[in-house]
Amino acid sequence: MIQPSITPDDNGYMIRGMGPFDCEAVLDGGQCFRWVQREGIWQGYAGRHMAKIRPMTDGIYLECSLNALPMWRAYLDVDSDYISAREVLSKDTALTELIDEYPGIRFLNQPFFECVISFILSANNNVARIKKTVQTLCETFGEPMPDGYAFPAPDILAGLTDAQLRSCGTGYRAPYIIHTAQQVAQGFPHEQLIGLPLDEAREALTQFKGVGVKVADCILLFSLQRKDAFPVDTWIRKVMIDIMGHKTSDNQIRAYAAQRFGEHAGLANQYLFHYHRTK
DNA sequence: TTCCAGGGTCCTA
DNA sequence: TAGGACCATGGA
Repeated sequence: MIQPSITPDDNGYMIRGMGPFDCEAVLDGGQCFRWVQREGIWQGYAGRHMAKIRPMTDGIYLECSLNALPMWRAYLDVDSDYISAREVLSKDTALTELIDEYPGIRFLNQPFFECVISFILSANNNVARIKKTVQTLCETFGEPMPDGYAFPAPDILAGLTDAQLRSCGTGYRAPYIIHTAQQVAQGFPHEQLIGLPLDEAREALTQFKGVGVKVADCILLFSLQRKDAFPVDTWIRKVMIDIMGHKTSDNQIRAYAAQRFGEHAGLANQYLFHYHRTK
C-alpha cells in the first residue's frame, strides 16, 4: 500500500495517501457519538483531545495540536490498508455495489472506556439519543476543555449515584455504567484483548454488566482494532437473514459471516449496516 | 397510541 | 439452552 504522507501548514495537517474518508459515514454512522458537523467541518473529541476534520480527495485535513497528532493518527486509523480489504470484499456479490458506492467507509480506534460506555448506552436505543446522552454526560461530569468537554474519567463515573446518571438520560443502563466504570477504574487490562482469539476477547468484555455479545463486538471493532468482529444488531440481523435466505440465530449469523468475510468481516459489517440503515 | 432503536438481564421451562 | 418479560426514552 502507499504510505500516507502528513504535511503541516499554519493551521493543521494535510494527510494524503490514506484513501477517501467519508466523514458522515465514519464520524456520524453509529460507531462513535462525539462528532458534530458545521459548514463542512467535523469537530469532535477523543478523551481530552479535540480535533477538526474535513475530507480531501485522497485523505483528510486535520486540525489538532502537535502533541496530539500521533493519537489522532491512531484514532483515525490512518495507516491501515483499506484498499486491499475493499479489493477482497468487492468480489463478494453482496458487497460489490456497496463498495463502489461508499469508498470512504473506515474504522476509528476510539479510547477504550468511552467506547465501552457509549455502547452500553446503545442497548435498545437509537443513534440520535445515544449522542445526546453522551453529550450530556460529558457536559455534566467531564472536565471542561477550551472548546467543549472531555469524556468523564472512569473514577468519576464510578463514584456517581444511580440518580445522577439517570438525570443525564441513561435510563435503566445507569447501574451498568457504574459497575463497568468501577471495573475499569480498578485497572482492566484491555490492551491484552487485542492479541486474544476473538471468542476469548468477547467473553472477557461480557464480564461487564450491560455488555453482551453484540456490544462486545462493537467494542472490539471500534476500539481494539479487531476487524474480524461482526456485531449483529437489528439492522444486520435483517440483512443477513435476507442474504442467508432463512431465519437463524445470531450465533449462526456470526459463524456464517466469519466463514464468508474472514478477516474483513468487520468492514463487511460496516458496509451492510451503513447501506441498509441509510437507504 | 404504538412501534422502534447498533440489546442485556433475569427468570422459567 | 431457548424463549420471553421487562427495562427508559423520545421520535416517527
